[in-house]
Amino acid sequence: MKVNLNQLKDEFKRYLKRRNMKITQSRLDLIDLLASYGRHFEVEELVNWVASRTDRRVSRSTVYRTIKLLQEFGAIKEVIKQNNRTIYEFVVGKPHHDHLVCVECGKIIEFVNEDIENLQDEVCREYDFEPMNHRLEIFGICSECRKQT
Amino acid sequence: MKVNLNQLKDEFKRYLKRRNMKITQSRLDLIDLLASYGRHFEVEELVNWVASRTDRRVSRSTVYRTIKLLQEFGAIKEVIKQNNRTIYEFVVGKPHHDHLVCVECGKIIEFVNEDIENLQDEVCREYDFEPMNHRLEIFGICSECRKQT
DNA sequence: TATCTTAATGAAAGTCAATCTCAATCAATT
DNA sequence: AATTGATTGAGATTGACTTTCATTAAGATA
Ligand SMILES: [Mn+2]
Ligand SMILES: [Mn+2]
Ligand SMILES: [Zn+2]
Ligand SMILES: [Zn+2]
Repeated sequence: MKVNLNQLKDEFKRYLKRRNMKITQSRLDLIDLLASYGRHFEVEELVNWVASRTDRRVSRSTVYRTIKLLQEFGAIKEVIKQNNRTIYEFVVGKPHHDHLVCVECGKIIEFVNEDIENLQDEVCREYDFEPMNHRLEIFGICSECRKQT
Repeated sequence: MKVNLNQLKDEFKRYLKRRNMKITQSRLDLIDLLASYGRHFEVEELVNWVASRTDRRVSRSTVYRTIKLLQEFGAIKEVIKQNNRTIYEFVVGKPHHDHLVCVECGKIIEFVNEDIENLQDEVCREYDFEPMNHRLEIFGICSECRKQT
Protein backbone atom coordinates (compact mmCIF):
# COMPACT_ATOMS: atom_id res chain seq x y z
CA MET A 1 0.00 0.00 0.00
CA LYS A 2 1.32 3.41 -0.98
CA VAL A 3 1.29 6.29 1.46
CA ASN A 4 1.25 9.93 0.64
CA LEU A 5 4.19 11.23 2.61
CA ASN A 6 3.13 14.84 2.46
CA GLN A 7 -0.29 13.96 3.73
CA LEU A 8 1.27 11.96 6.56
CA LYS A 9 3.54 14.83 7.48
CA ASP A 10 0.62 17.22 7.50
CA GLU A 11 -1.26 14.94 9.83
CA PHE A 12 1.80 14.72 12.02
CA LYS A 13 2.11 18.52 12.08
CA ARG A 14 -1.50 18.84 13.13
CA TYR A 15 -0.93 16.20 15.77
CA LEU A 16 2.01 18.16 17.15
CA LYS A 17 0.02 21.41 17.17
CA ARG A 18 -2.80 19.72 19.05
CA ARG A 19 -0.31 18.68 21.70
CA ASN A 20 1.37 22.11 21.80
CA MET A 21 4.55 20.63 20.52
CA LYS A 22 6.86 22.19 17.98
CA ILE A 23 7.36 21.16 14.40
CA THR A 24 11.11 20.67 14.37
CA GLN A 25 13.49 19.67 11.63
CA SER A 26 14.58 16.55 13.54
CA ARG A 27 11.04 15.30 13.80
CA LEU A 28 10.33 15.83 10.12
CA ASP A 29 13.64 14.26 9.12
CA LEU A 30 12.91 11.14 11.15
CA ILE A 31 9.44 10.61 9.79
CA ASP A 32 10.88 11.06 6.28
CA LEU A 33 13.59 8.53 6.93
CA LEU A 34 11.26 6.00 8.49
CA ALA A 35 8.71 6.27 5.71
CA SER A 36 11.37 5.19 3.25
CA TYR A 37 13.17 2.68 5.46
CA GLY A 38 11.04 -0.27 4.48
CA ARG A 39 12.05 -2.90 7.03
CA HIS A 40 11.82 -3.74 10.68
CA PHE A 41 14.34 -1.81 12.70
CA GLU A 42 15.92 -1.27 16.10
CA VAL A 43 16.46 2.18 17.53
CA GLU A 44 20.23 1.88 17.65
CA GLU A 45 20.20 0.98 13.96
CA LEU A 46 18.31 4.17 13.27
CA VAL A 47 20.71 6.24 15.35
CA ASN A 48 23.59 4.98 13.22
CA TRP A 49 21.70 5.36 9.99
CA VAL A 50 20.82 8.95 10.79
CA ALA A 51 24.40 9.61 11.82
CA SER A 52 25.66 8.31 8.47
CA ARG A 53 23.62 10.91 6.64
CA THR A 54 26.05 13.74 7.28
CA ASP A 55 23.73 16.48 6.12
CA ARG A 56 22.14 16.62 9.55
CA ARG A 57 22.87 15.16 12.94
CA VAL A 58 20.16 13.88 15.24
CA SER A 59 21.26 12.75 18.67
CA ARG A 60 20.50 9.42 20.25
CA SER A 61 18.29 11.18 22.80
CA THR A 62 16.21 12.78 20.12
CA VAL A 63 15.86 9.57 18.18
CA TYR A 64 14.57 7.78 21.28
CA ARG A 65 12.25 10.67 22.11
CA THR A 66 10.90 10.81 18.58
CA ILE A 67 10.37 7.06 18.40
CA LYS A 68 8.17 7.32 21.46
CA LEU A 69 6.32 10.26 19.96
CA LEU A 70 5.73 8.49 16.65
CA GLN A 71 4.37 5.52 18.54
CA GLU A 72 1.85 7.74 20.26
CA PHE A 73 1.03 9.28 16.90
CA GLY A 74 0.51 5.77 15.58
CA ALA A 75 3.07 5.72 12.79
CA ILE A 76 5.29 3.06 14.31
CA LYS A 77 4.79 0.06 16.56
CA GLU A 78 6.86 -2.23 18.72
CA VAL A 79 6.41 -5.55 16.97
CA ILE A 80 8.95 -7.88 18.55
CA LYS A 81 10.40 -8.03 22.05
CA GLN A 82 13.15 -10.59 22.34
CA ASN A 83 16.32 -10.81 24.46
CA ASN A 84 15.95 -7.28 25.83
CA ARG A 85 15.80 -5.91 22.32
CA THR A 86 12.86 -4.17 20.72
CA ILE A 87 12.14 -4.32 17.03
CA TYR A 88 9.94 -1.62 15.55
CA GLU A 89 8.05 -1.18 12.32
CA PHE A 90 6.68 1.75 10.41
CA VAL A 91 3.03 0.79 9.98
CA VAL A 92 1.47 3.65 8.02
CA GLY A 93 -0.24 2.23 4.96
CA LYS A 94 0.37 -1.37 6.02
CA PRO A 95 -2.55 -3.52 7.11
CA HIS A 96 -2.21 -4.89 10.63
CA HIS A 97 -0.27 -8.13 10.80
CA ASP A 98 1.65 -10.29 13.25
CA HIS A 99 4.98 -12.11 13.10
CA LEU A 100 6.73 -15.45 13.00
CA VAL A 101 10.28 -15.11 14.33
CA CYS A 102 12.97 -17.66 13.56
CA VAL A 103 15.07 -18.15 16.68
CA GLU A 104 17.82 -19.65 14.54
CA CYS A 105 18.47 -17.04 11.85
CA GLY A 106 16.36 -14.13 13.08
CA LYS A 107 14.17 -14.05 10.01
CA ILE A 108 10.84 -12.31 10.50
CA ILE A 109 7.81 -13.52 8.56
CA GLU A 110 4.69 -11.36 8.49
CA PHE A 111 1.22 -12.81 8.38
CA VAL A 112 -2.30 -11.44 8.27
CA ASN A 113 -5.13 -13.44 9.77
CA GLU A 114 -8.49 -11.79 10.17
CA ASP A 115 -9.95 -14.78 11.99
CA ILE A 116 -7.40 -14.47 14.76
CA GLU A 117 -8.08 -10.74 14.99
CA ASN A 118 -11.81 -11.33 15.29
CA LEU A 119 -11.38 -13.99 17.94
CA GLN A 120 -9.24 -11.59 19.94
CA ASP A 121 -12.01 -9.01 19.82
CA GLU A 122 -14.43 -11.65 20.99
CA VAL A 123 -12.20 -12.50 23.94
CA CYS A 124 -11.97 -8.82 24.86
CA ARG A 125 -15.73 -8.42 24.75
CA GLU A 126 -16.09 -11.45 26.97
CA TYR A 127 -13.89 -9.83 29.62
CA ASP A 128 -15.27 -6.32 29.05
CA PHE A 129 -11.75 -5.30 28.14
CA GLU A 130 -11.09 -2.43 25.73
CA PRO A 131 -8.15 -3.45 23.53
CA MET A 132 -5.77 -0.73 22.36
CA ASN A 133 -3.14 -2.80 20.63
CA HIS A 134 -1.71 -6.27 20.72
CA ARG A 135 1.37 -8.21 19.78
CA LEU A 136 1.42 -11.83 18.69
CA GLU A 137 4.89 -13.27 18.32
CA ILE A 138 5.35 -16.88 17.28
CA PHE A 139 8.89 -18.09 17.89
CA GLY A 140 10.20 -21.16 16.11
CA ILE A 141 12.38 -22.43 13.27
CA CYS A 142 11.88 -21.38 9.68
CA SER A 143 11.89 -23.92 6.87
CA GLU A 144 15.33 -22.91 5.61
CA CYS A 145 16.91 -23.36 9.01
CA ARG A 146 15.24 -26.75 9.40
CA LYS A 147 16.77 -27.94 6.12
CA GLN A 148 20.28 -27.32 7.35
CA THR A 149 21.16 -30.66 9.03
CA MET B 1 -4.90 -28.15 38.03
CA LYS B 2 -2.86 -29.71 40.81
CA VAL B 3 0.75 -30.68 40.30
CA ASN B 4 2.68 -33.28 42.16
CA LEU B 5 5.67 -31.34 43.36
CA ASN B 6 7.78 -34.39 44.10
CA GLN B 7 7.15 -35.76 40.67
CA LEU B 8 8.11 -32.42 39.16
CA LYS B 9 11.30 -32.29 41.18
CA ASP B 10 12.19 -35.80 40.12
CA GLU B 11 11.74 -34.83 36.49
CA PHE B 12 13.86 -31.78 37.08
CA LYS B 13 16.58 -33.90 38.67
CA ARG B 14 16.59 -36.25 35.72
CA TYR B 15 16.73 -33.25 33.43
CA LEU B 16 19.77 -31.92 35.26
CA LYS B 17 21.49 -35.33 35.18
CA ARG B 18 20.89 -35.57 31.44
CA ARG B 19 22.63 -32.24 31.03
CA ASN B 20 25.47 -33.17 33.40
CA MET B 21 24.40 -30.48 35.79
CA LYS B 22 24.32 -30.76 39.53
CA ILE B 23 21.29 -31.06 41.74
CA THR B 24 21.93 -28.17 44.08
CA GLN B 25 20.02 -26.89 47.04
CA SER B 26 19.46 -23.48 45.37
CA ARG B 27 17.86 -25.09 42.37
CA LEU B 28 15.54 -27.22 44.44
CA ASP B 29 14.67 -24.30 46.70
CA LEU B 30 13.73 -22.15 43.74
CA ILE B 31 11.53 -24.73 42.08
CA ASP B 32 9.83 -25.28 45.43
CA LEU B 33 9.25 -21.59 45.89
CA LEU B 34 7.95 -21.06 42.37
CA ALA B 35 5.58 -24.00 42.55
CA SER B 36 3.89 -22.40 45.52
CA TYR B 37 4.12 -18.79 44.38
CA GLY B 38 0.88 -18.79 42.46
CA ARG B 39 1.07 -15.54 40.52
CA HIS B 40 2.90 -13.83 37.73
CA PHE B 41 6.27 -12.56 38.84
CA GLU B 42 9.34 -10.58 37.93
CA VAL B 43 12.84 -11.81 38.67
CA GLU B 44 13.69 -8.98 41.04
CA GLU B 45 10.57 -9.80 43.03
CA LEU B 46 11.83 -13.34 43.38
CA VAL B 47 15.27 -12.18 44.44
CA ASN B 48 13.72 -10.19 47.25
CA TRP B 49 11.31 -12.91 48.20
CA VAL B 50 14.09 -15.45 48.46
CA ALA B 51 16.18 -12.99 50.45
CA SER B 52 13.36 -12.51 52.94
CA ARG B 53 13.37 -16.20 53.75
CA THR B 54 16.41 -16.03 55.99
CA ASP B 55 16.88 -19.77 56.24
CA ARG B 56 18.87 -19.75 53.03
CA ARG B 57 20.36 -17.12 50.78
CA VAL B 58 20.33 -17.36 47.02
CA SER B 59 22.17 -14.68 45.13
CA ARG B 60 20.75 -12.54 42.34
CA SER B 61 23.11 -14.25 39.89
CA THR B 62 21.84 -17.67 40.84
CA VAL B 63 18.22 -16.60 40.61
CA TYR B 64 18.77 -15.28 37.10
CA ARG B 65 20.68 -18.38 36.09
CA THR B 66 18.03 -20.66 37.50
CA ILE B 67 15.20 -18.75 35.85
CA LYS B 68 16.86 -19.34 32.51
CA LEU B 69 17.38 -23.01 33.34
CA LEU B 70 13.76 -23.51 34.39
CA GLN B 71 12.65 -21.90 31.14
CA GLU B 72 14.68 -24.43 29.20
CA PHE B 73 13.24 -27.17 31.38
CA GLY B 74 9.81 -25.82 30.56
CA ALA B 75 8.55 -25.02 34.04
CA ILE B 76 8.33 -21.27 33.55
CA LYS B 77 7.65 -18.93 30.67
CA GLU B 78 8.09 -15.27 29.82
CA VAL B 79 4.50 -14.16 29.39
CA ILE B 80 4.62 -10.38 29.24
CA LYS B 81 7.25 -7.99 27.92
CA GLN B 82 6.38 -4.40 28.65
CA ASN B 83 8.47 -1.28 29.38
CA ASN B 84 11.75 -3.17 29.55
CA ARG B 85 10.32 -5.48 32.15
CA THR B 86 9.67 -9.18 31.84
CA ILE B 87 6.88 -10.94 33.65
CA TYR B 88 7.15 -14.70 34.13
CA GLU B 89 4.79 -17.43 35.09
CA PHE B 90 5.13 -20.91 36.50
CA VAL B 91 3.25 -23.00 33.95
CA VAL B 92 3.47 -26.57 35.23
CA GLY B 93 -0.02 -28.00 35.48
CA LYS B 94 -1.61 -24.94 33.86
CA PRO B 95 -3.11 -25.22 30.41
CA HIS B 96 -1.60 -22.85 27.88
CA HIS B 97 -3.21 -19.43 27.88
CA ASP B 98 -2.55 -15.86 26.81
CA HIS B 99 -3.02 -12.48 28.48
CA LEU B 100 -4.94 -9.23 28.50
CA VAL B 101 -2.87 -6.50 30.18
CA CYS B 102 -4.44 -3.33 31.53
CA VAL B 103 -2.12 -0.43 30.77
CA GLU B 104 -3.86 1.61 33.45
CA CYS B 105 -3.72 -0.57 36.57
CA GLY B 106 -1.44 -3.38 35.44
CA LYS B 107 -4.04 -6.07 35.94
CA ILE B 108 -3.39 -9.27 34.01
CA ILE B 109 -6.32 -11.32 32.77
CA GLU B 110 -5.69 -14.85 31.52
CA PHE B 111 -7.68 -16.39 28.72
CA VAL B 112 -7.74 -19.71 26.91
CA ASN B 113 -8.85 -19.84 23.31
CA GLU B 114 -8.33 -23.04 21.39
CA ASP B 115 -9.55 -21.51 18.15
CA ILE B 116 -6.80 -18.92 18.20
CA GLU B 117 -4.25 -21.64 18.96
CA ASN B 118 -5.45 -23.74 16.04
CA LEU B 119 -5.37 -20.81 13.66
CA GLN B 120 -1.81 -20.09 14.71
CA ASP B 121 -0.84 -23.66 13.86
CA GLU B 122 -2.51 -23.25 10.50
CA VAL B 123 -0.51 -20.10 9.81
CA CYS B 124 2.70 -21.89 10.74
CA ARG B 125 1.91 -24.78 8.41
CA GLU B 126 1.23 -22.32 5.63
CA TYR B 127 4.72 -20.84 6.02
CA ASP B 128 6.39 -24.19 6.73
CA PHE B 129 7.41 -22.73 10.08
CA GLU B 130 7.93 -24.95 13.12
CA PRO B 131 6.52 -23.10 16.14
CA MET B 132 8.23 -23.59 19.49
CA ASN B 133 6.34 -21.11 21.61
CA HIS B 134 4.38 -17.95 21.24
CA ARG B 135 3.22 -14.95 23.20
CA LEU B 136 0.01 -13.07 22.61
CA GLU B 137 -0.33 -9.90 24.65
CA ILE B 138 -3.40 -7.72 24.30
CA PHE B 139 -2.89 -4.29 25.85
CA GLY B 140 -5.87 -2.12 26.73
CA ILE B 141 -8.08 -0.89 29.55
CA CYS B 142 -9.91 -3.19 31.91
CA SER B 143 -13.56 -2.64 32.78
CA GLU B 144 -12.81 -1.35 36.28
CA CYS B 145 -10.42 1.27 35.01
CA ARG B 146 -12.94 2.38 32.37
CA LYS B 147 -15.56 2.95 35.08
CA GLN B 148 -13.40 5.44 36.94
CA THR B 149 -14.32 9.00 35.79
C1' DT C 1 34.73 -42.04 54.73
C1' DA C 2 38.32 -39.32 52.66
C1' DT C 3 39.78 -37.61 48.38
C1' DC C 4 39.31 -35.68 43.94
C1' DT C 5 37.21 -33.39 39.98
C1' DT C 6 34.42 -30.17 38.21
C1' DA C 7 30.18 -27.60 38.21
C1' DA C 8 27.83 -24.00 40.88
C1' DT C 9 27.82 -20.05 43.61
C1' DG C 10 28.24 -15.11 45.36
C1' DA C 11 29.98 -10.52 45.11
C1' DA C 12 31.31 -7.25 42.38
C1' DA C 13 32.25 -5.47 37.98
C1' DG C 14 30.59 -4.99 33.44
C1' DT C 15 27.19 -4.45 29.59
C1' DC C 16 23.65 -2.38 27.15
C1' DA C 17 19.22 -0.26 26.09
C1' DA C 18 16.77 3.39 27.56
C1' DT C 19 16.04 7.58 30.29
C1' DC C 20 17.29 11.78 32.57
C1' DT C 21 19.67 16.35 33.36
C1' DC C 22 20.52 20.83 32.13
C1' DA C 23 22.64 24.49 29.54
C1' DA C 24 22.31 25.98 24.86
C1' DT C 25 19.34 26.39 20.88
C1' DC C 26 15.38 26.87 18.09
C1' DA C 27 10.25 27.39 16.97
C1' DA C 28 6.57 30.19 17.16
C1' DT C 29 3.94 33.97 18.98
C1' DT C 30 3.70 38.96 19.64
C1' DA D 1 13.25 41.89 16.74
C1' DA D 2 12.24 40.41 21.16
C1' DT D 3 10.10 37.08 24.19
C1' DT D 4 8.61 32.62 25.80
C1' DG D 5 8.96 28.09 26.32
C1' DA D 6 9.69 23.66 24.07
C1' DT D 7 13.52 20.94 22.07
C1' DT D 8 18.02 19.46 21.58
C1' DG D 9 22.68 17.22 22.45
C1' DA D 10 26.22 15.46 25.40
C1' DG D 11 27.04 13.10 28.96
C1' DA D 12 25.51 11.09 33.31
C1' DT D 13 22.42 7.80 35.20
C1' DT D 14 19.35 3.98 35.68
C1' DG D 15 17.95 -0.70 35.76
C1' DA D 16 17.77 -5.27 34.01
C1' DC D 17 20.68 -8.63 33.08
C1' DT D 18 25.34 -10.98 32.33
C1' DT D 19 30.05 -12.02 33.20
C1' DT D 20 34.19 -12.82 35.93
C1' DC D 21 36.69 -15.33 39.04
C1' DA D 22 37.94 -16.96 43.54
C1' DT D 23 35.57 -19.97 46.70
C1' DT D 24 32.27 -23.65 47.77
C1' DA D 25 29.76 -27.72 47.21
C1' DA D 26 28.05 -31.86 44.49
C1' DG D 27 28.93 -36.22 43.58
C1' DA D 28 32.03 -39.70 41.56
C1' DT D 29 35.84 -42.64 42.92
C1' DA D 30 38.60 -45.37 45.88
MN1 LIG E 1 5.92 -6.48 10.31
MN1 LIG F 1 -0.78 -16.34 32.96
ZN1 LIG G 1 15.61 -19.34 10.20
ZN1 LIG H 1 -7.19 -1.70 34.83
